[in-house]
Amino acid sequence: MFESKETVTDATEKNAAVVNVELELMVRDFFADAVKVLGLPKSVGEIYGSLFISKEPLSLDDLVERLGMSKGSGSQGLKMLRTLGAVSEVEGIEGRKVFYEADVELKSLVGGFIREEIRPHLSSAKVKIGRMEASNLNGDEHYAERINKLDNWRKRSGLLLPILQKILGK
Amino acid sequence: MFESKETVTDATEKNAAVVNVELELMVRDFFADAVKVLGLPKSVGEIYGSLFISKEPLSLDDLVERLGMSKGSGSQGLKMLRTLGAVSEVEGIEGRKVFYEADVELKSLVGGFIREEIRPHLSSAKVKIGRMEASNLNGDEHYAERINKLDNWRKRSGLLLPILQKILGK
DNA sequence: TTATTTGTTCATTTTTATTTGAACAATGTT
DNA sequence: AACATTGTTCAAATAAAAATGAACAAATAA
Repeated sequence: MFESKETVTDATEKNAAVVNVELELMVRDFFADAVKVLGLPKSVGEIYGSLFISKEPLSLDDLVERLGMSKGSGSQGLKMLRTLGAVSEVEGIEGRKVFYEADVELKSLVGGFIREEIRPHLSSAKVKIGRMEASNLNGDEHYAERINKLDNWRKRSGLLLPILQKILGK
Repeated sequence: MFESKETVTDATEKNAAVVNVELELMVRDFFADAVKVLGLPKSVGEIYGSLFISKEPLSLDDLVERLGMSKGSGSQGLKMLRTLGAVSEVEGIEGRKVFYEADVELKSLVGGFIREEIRPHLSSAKVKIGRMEASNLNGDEHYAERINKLDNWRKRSGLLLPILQKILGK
């Protein structure tokens, strides 16, 4: 008996691509889970995972078809990934349809996540801590100590980010 | 006109505690928001925030009353915080009611989070990546390269954790 | 023993987050 | 022009996560 988990999708002379469907599925699901840790929707992980493992750039329509998701979700997911700098448009492909590929450098992924998701939180934390200090007008010691601790956490987190990028970035 | 944002709750001779209600609310809300970044429920943040800023240890009943949440939520929230090592029972208080206080050392908070939330994910990632390698039996180059990249990310994240603890831990 | 206090568990309800799909805009094609 | 293709937006539907509250257990007090 002949067993195969592989399929030839594009079998023109020039451009034969053997696709391991099983593997591509595993990778897609891997990212679907992974992004949830970061607080992003599953669909975003599925899209990124598909692009990460794909041998070719994919269009919105390709993704929507493969993932069986609505065009709306696909469009929104790609938008989020573009904002994070996790995917980019591939230049020079005929027609007006846009094709995407995954940015696979951890450096830029981490950078994008820090810029879009972490920094804004640290900024708003700074403002809020300022208000706490203002509220402790009479300088109660216990409160002052706690607010100060909080502010130290914030400062240290801020210092951490560049280091994080350095370690994770290539 | 007499304006005050403060209230004396415990005005016995020995143990007068002036409580800044406004400030305590700010801190509670601060943590309610903050924990969402970590993927924990708001109620957990409210509980931790209350304990973090409180001048005294609080019991489950205290928390449930202040936060206007159900006993069920309070119990579950405290359980999670105990598991993370973010709160601890205060020894030597009369009666069978248990009182809690916040662990305010960033070091142990980060440690608990890494142990409970990060490490398990990295472990399961390792297993999954192993399966991906197994699926790429015929050694397709493109796939091998991507799987390898993924595994590098995993390894680097593992290396990062102790560094993270060192920087954030006092 | 019976009642009270304290706390947990978990099925149900409520809230929040995500996805869908139809309407729309923009651009290219016939 | 009329039509087809591609993609976005957003109100509504759906799915997922969290909170509730009643039932229960354990421990103490009366």
